[in-house]
Amino acid sequence: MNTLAEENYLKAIFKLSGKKKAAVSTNAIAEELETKASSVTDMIKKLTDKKLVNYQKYNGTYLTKKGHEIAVHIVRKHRLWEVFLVKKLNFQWDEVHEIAEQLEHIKSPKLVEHLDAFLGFPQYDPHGDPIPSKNGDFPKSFSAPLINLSAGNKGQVVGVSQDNPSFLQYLDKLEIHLGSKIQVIEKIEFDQSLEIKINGKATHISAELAKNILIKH
Amino acid sequence: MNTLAEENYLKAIFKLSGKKKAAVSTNAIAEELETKASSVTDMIKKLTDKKLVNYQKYNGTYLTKKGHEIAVHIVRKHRLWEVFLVKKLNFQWDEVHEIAEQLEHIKSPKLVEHLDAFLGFPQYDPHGDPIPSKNGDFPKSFSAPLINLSAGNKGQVVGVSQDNPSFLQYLDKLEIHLGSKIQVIEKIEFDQSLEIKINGKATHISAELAKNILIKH
DNA sequence: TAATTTTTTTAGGCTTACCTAAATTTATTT
DNA sequence: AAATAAATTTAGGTAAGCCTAAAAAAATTA
Repeated sequence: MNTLAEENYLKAIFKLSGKKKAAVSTNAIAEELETKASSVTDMIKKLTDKKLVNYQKYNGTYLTKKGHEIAVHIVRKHRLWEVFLVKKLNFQWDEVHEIAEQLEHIKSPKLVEHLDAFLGFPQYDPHGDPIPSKNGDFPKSFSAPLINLSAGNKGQVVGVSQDNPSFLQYLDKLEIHLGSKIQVIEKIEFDQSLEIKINGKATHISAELAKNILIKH
Repeated sequence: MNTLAEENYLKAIFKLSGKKKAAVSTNAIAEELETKASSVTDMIKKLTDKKLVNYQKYNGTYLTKKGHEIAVHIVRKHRLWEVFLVKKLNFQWDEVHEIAEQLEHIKSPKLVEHLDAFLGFPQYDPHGDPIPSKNGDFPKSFSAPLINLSAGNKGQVVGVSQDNPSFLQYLDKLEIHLGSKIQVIEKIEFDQSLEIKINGKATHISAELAKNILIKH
């Protein structure tokens, strides 16, 4: 069994290495976990001994098959709990991340499966992120950042690529939710910002925001 | 904020000191937490510094008001999660204790209140134990161990005073559940064991078992 | 390529929460 | 009351997971 700290390292490496399973730098892990590089080196050695990561001095870290499985399972738990909090306990989508950070470490395979069934086997969490199955498979999702949409085109919001409260609250203020339909009216060349139409209203949003909104295509 | 270890100590002291808030011995705490007396002395000193317990060398430990509040709140969370697991996720009553031991440490006041509402503000957990309110008040329950019932009298099971799986599974086997009606046919003087009638069938149970079944009166 | 900067690792320490073994206090027997 | 036993505390040590400061390696710049 793994400690809480170990699980958080695996999750961070998973998040940073992306789909390509690229090696992740010590500093990147340290920044993600808000800790020091020296602490990361310590822990990486421990994870290497446990065969959860591959690591060579000065050459970064990536997950082994076993480490990857554990990380995906934690992501699964995190996202299922988020669905529970929003759908069953009526939390807002910007309130659930921190609580799910705690709940994701609860150890009981049976609990996860019962929860999944109770929720009706959801495929996406409240932020539109895909929920891996028990076997670790992610549902396929075809989405792209809003910033990539050309002027004149329409799309439907299927996800967001951040979950910090200020971002999510700003979306709420703009009335942008999962499922919202957005049309790009104009792209401002100067700063890549967008003039969009949402719920019939024209609004202006920054490139930074548009990068973090995912559109079905 | 308190660590997991601290919370478990407070809970153990709460459990051991009973309603009278009696002082608890170092050894009793060690046994409850399956640790060594010297470790207990260490931790008790830390809890004393934090004003969560009162402690004098060689004279036992009892909770302060603050410590008592925290302990009751953990019990509240434990029991609400047990209700959730049984009522919503279809767990059996003998499966939920260990999972609730983990869930009770999740820190989010809002989560507890939403969960309570979602469950319909239950007053008792699946073992018949009272769930304290947000303010720490326990619902009054008038119950006594089955062993105290005299021959000929009837009662209804409203709780059990243990939650270990072998005990609960034995009850299941005997078809004794919350709400079951039991009549005491005969008390065997020799070993205090009981001849009882449950669901129309006569059964013999030990004094040890009868001590741990709570009857409404 | 040499010098400088950045990244990473090593060395040595700290706190938490445990442990064992020994010392001390309290309780129980004789 | 003295001797013994039991309970408790103290002393010193360990592992996990973090830290700072210094050393070493790699990357960048001049």
